[in-house]
Parts: sequence; structure tokens; C-alpha cells
Amino acid sequence: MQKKGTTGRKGAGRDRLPRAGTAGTGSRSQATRERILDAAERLFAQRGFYGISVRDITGAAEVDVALASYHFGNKQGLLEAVVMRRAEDLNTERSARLDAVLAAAKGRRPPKIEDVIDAFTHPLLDRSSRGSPGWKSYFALIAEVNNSPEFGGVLMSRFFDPVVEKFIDAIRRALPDCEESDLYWAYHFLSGALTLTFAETGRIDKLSGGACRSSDLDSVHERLVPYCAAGFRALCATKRAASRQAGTRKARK
Amino acid sequence: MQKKGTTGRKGAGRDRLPRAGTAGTGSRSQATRERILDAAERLFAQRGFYGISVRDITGAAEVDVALASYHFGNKQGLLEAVVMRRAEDLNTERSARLDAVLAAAKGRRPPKIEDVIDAFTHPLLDRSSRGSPGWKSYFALIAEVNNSPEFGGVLMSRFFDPVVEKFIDAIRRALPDCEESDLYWAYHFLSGALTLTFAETGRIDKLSGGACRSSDLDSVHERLVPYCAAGFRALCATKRAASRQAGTRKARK
DNA sequence: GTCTATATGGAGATAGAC
DNA sequence: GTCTATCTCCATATAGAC
Repeated sequence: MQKKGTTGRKGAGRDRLPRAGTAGTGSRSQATRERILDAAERLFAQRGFYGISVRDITGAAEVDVALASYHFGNKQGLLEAVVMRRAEDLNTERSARLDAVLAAAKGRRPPKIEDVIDAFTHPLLDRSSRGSPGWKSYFALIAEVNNSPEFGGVLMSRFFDPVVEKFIDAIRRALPDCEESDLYWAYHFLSGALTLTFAETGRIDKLSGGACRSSDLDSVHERLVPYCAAGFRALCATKRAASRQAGTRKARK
Repeated sequence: MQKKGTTGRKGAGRDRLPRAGTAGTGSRSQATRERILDAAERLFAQRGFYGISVRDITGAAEVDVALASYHFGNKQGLLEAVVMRRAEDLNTERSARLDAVLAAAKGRRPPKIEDVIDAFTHPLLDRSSRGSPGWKSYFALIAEVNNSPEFGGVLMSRFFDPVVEKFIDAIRRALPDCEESDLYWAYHFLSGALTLTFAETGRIDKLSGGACRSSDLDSVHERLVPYCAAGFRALCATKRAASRQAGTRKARK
């Protein structure tokens, strides 16, 4: 896809001799890893896991093909490393924000749903709008992974579900009477809306004739939060009423 | 991926001599096309466009490799044919249901948002739950296409946007004061939730510890409609109030 | 840690016989 | 319309030199 550059990286690395120790300890090695991860993130996001070869990635990263196997084992290991890298950062901030929301509402009253949702989604907004450009690729990739029958059920769960559980638990406190299945389905709808939105596929731009721009994430986030908050409330309110009726009916039988 | 069967199809076709005329006229030819489309739908849904070879597809369809090129030109032409085939059926029913909802509310009053959303989503529910099994593959594939930066903006628009415009127009009548950008964003959130849900990736099953089953589409549809209806109302109500304030402020300047 | 070289297999597409 | 045979190129992965 791209010829190796003649930027003298080979020479530039010569000041650093290989030392004894485990793989991936040296700073040169770390830099190589990051270059491969950056390229993989961008290219996987564009055409998916199977649409990109390891050679495409190492070519774009301007490192040798064999280094992908050396650092990540195989192609799937590379994908997982790409997903994991930023998931950790994301989970850390999501978790901290959820704690803050719960702490602010401490004991006295349930947290506001909008605040809980914001704690979960704002870290994405910050990073996509104002973080390094790799984040945009990352979110496009996550949307594909989330919607993939092959990877959706496994990779997403592995890297995101612990904090998702924490999020759902916070919603549970905000809507104490909500049924479990309603909570989870409402989360699922949020997940679909969120990943598609941050993927910025450009479809909405075309459909709306320019009234909406995928890239204007601040104004879409302003809408996503109340949309989903209202959805959560509607589901739980409806269900609560319905289940009370059902309970009454059942008791009578 | 699979060996060619020895089912005697070659002999069975011999009663039908090739006639003069355009390609794909004969019933044998039609059957071959359908077999290829069925296999492509199923396999593309499983591993995406690049994860499956034309040979995988024709092997599963038990037809010769070269027939894919003959009938569909190339691999991308095959993908487009897969998407188009069921899109037409879907669009027809969506359109008819939207007409019915609008007719029922004729002139006197705006249609109910829930009814409009149901007109748009119920055809998916019917087909996935009670249609031929190919529909489940189809919806999984659509979810991947919708979330793909490469195909999302083009294929989805091409095959679905005309009826989506009609849907949005019906919502516009239900919420006459809603701003255009709110309408389109709200649709986009619905689209993300809808495609992920009907993709049945299994993630929610694992996350919810069995409380939700991806495959139980009737009960998820019961929730999707009120969730999205509430989201539409919340967006438009909020925005209407905000824009009135803004208008006042602006007028004062 | 990095690179060269290569093993082994599969990819998409088409020309031309039937 | 269908099938055989083949062209040309690229895939992942690894062994072993440096």
C-alpha cells in the first residue's frame, strides 16, 4: 500500500543497543509498537479487520512486516491490542465520572439520569472532538466491532462490560423501580445510537441535505443525552405501570 | 470452504436448453442467482464483505465460481445485489404502512409518533421473527453496512433513504414545531439502535446475564418503539423551548 | 529487536470450450 | 448459462541472519 520511506529510521535507532530482558522493554520497541497500533487503528477503522492486511499496516507504519508478529503474535492479537489500548483510558474516566455523579447525589436522592448518561458518553465526546486524531478512528472501529456477529459479543464484552455494569447500576439507582430487562434493553439502544454516532459514517450528512454534520459532535451530544434519558424514563415508567397491573391480575387468579 | 456436491444438478438442468435473449432470463439462471444471493447474504453477514471470498460463496451455493462474475459482474456488485434484493420488499411495506398511518390521521390531527415509528420498524420485526431465515442474516449484514465508513454513507443512502425521507416527513407532521436538525439526529439515533438490535450480536445476552435474549424480538420491539418515541418528543420539546428563548435573546440584541 | 527471504496457500477475475 | 483452466497477485506466518 505504501513504500517504506527513506527517513533514516534504521540509522536513528543505532544509538540504542538491544539489552537483555523481556520483549518490548526498550523505548525503540515501544515506539514501534505504537506506530503499528496507530496504523492498525486507522486502517482497521476504514475497511474492517479482513479488509486490511498486516502488510498494509506495517507498510503504513513504516516498519517491517515481521514486527507485527513479533509484538502481537498474529493479526487478531493486533486487533485486540488496538481495542484494548484506548479502552483502558476510556474505562478509567467513565468510572471516575460515574463515581463523581453518585457521590454528588450521595444517599439523599437518586442521581439524575442525564448526569449518569453524560458520565458514560462525555469521555467519548472529549476524546473524539479534542483528543488525538486516532480517537476518531478508534470510535469508527468500535462501531464496526460492536455490530459484528463475530467480534461484537466477545470483544466488546471483554473490554467494556465491567464499566457498562457500573453504568447500569447507576441508572438502576436513578430509576429504582425499573425492571432488569428494561434497563438492559435501554442500554442496548443507547449503545447502538452511541456507536453509530461516533463512527461518523457521513450518512446523516447526506440524508439531511447538510442540516446535520457527523463531525459536529458537540451538538449531537447535546441531543443524544436527553434522547436516551427520555427513552430510559419511558421504558421504566411504562413497564412499572404495566407490571403493577399484571401483578394485580395475577394475584386475583 | 465446502466441496461441490454430487447432487446431479448438472443433469437436472439439461431439460432446459439455453434460449436466445438477455442474461438471466431462464428459470435455471434465476435459481442460480438466488442460490448465490442466499449464500452471499449468509456469509457476508457472518464475516463482512472482506472476510468472505467469492469462492466461499459459490462453494456454499454449490455453483461454479465463474457464475458469480457472470451474474453480478464482480464481488461488490454481488454485495449490492444482496442489499437491494430485500430492500425493495422492505421499502414497499414501510411505505404502505406509513401511508396507512397518515391516512388514519387524515387532516384532523397529527399522527401519533408511536404509530409512525411502528410503521417503520414493524416490517423488520415481522420478517426477522416470522420470515425466511435469510432475513436474520440480512439484518446482521445491514448493521455492518450501516456502521461501515466505507459503505455506510453510500449503500444505505442509495437503498433506504427515499423511504427514510418519507418516515421523517411523517414524524415532522407528528411534531410540527420540531427543528430539522433535531428530527434528523433523532432518526439517526433510532437507526443505530434499530440496526444493532436486529443484528442480534448476542452481546446483550451476555451482558444481562440471561435477562435479555437477542432473539426475543417481539419483546425488544415493544421497548424500542416507546424508547425512541420518547426520545423524539424530548428532543423536540427541549429544542422548541430553547430556540424560543434564543430567539428572544437574539431579538433583544 | 529488526530485517531478509521464503514457505504455503488463497484471492479476484476472465478466456474460451461446451 | 455453465464449467475448466489459468493468469496474476496478495495473504499470513515463520526461520534464521544480523
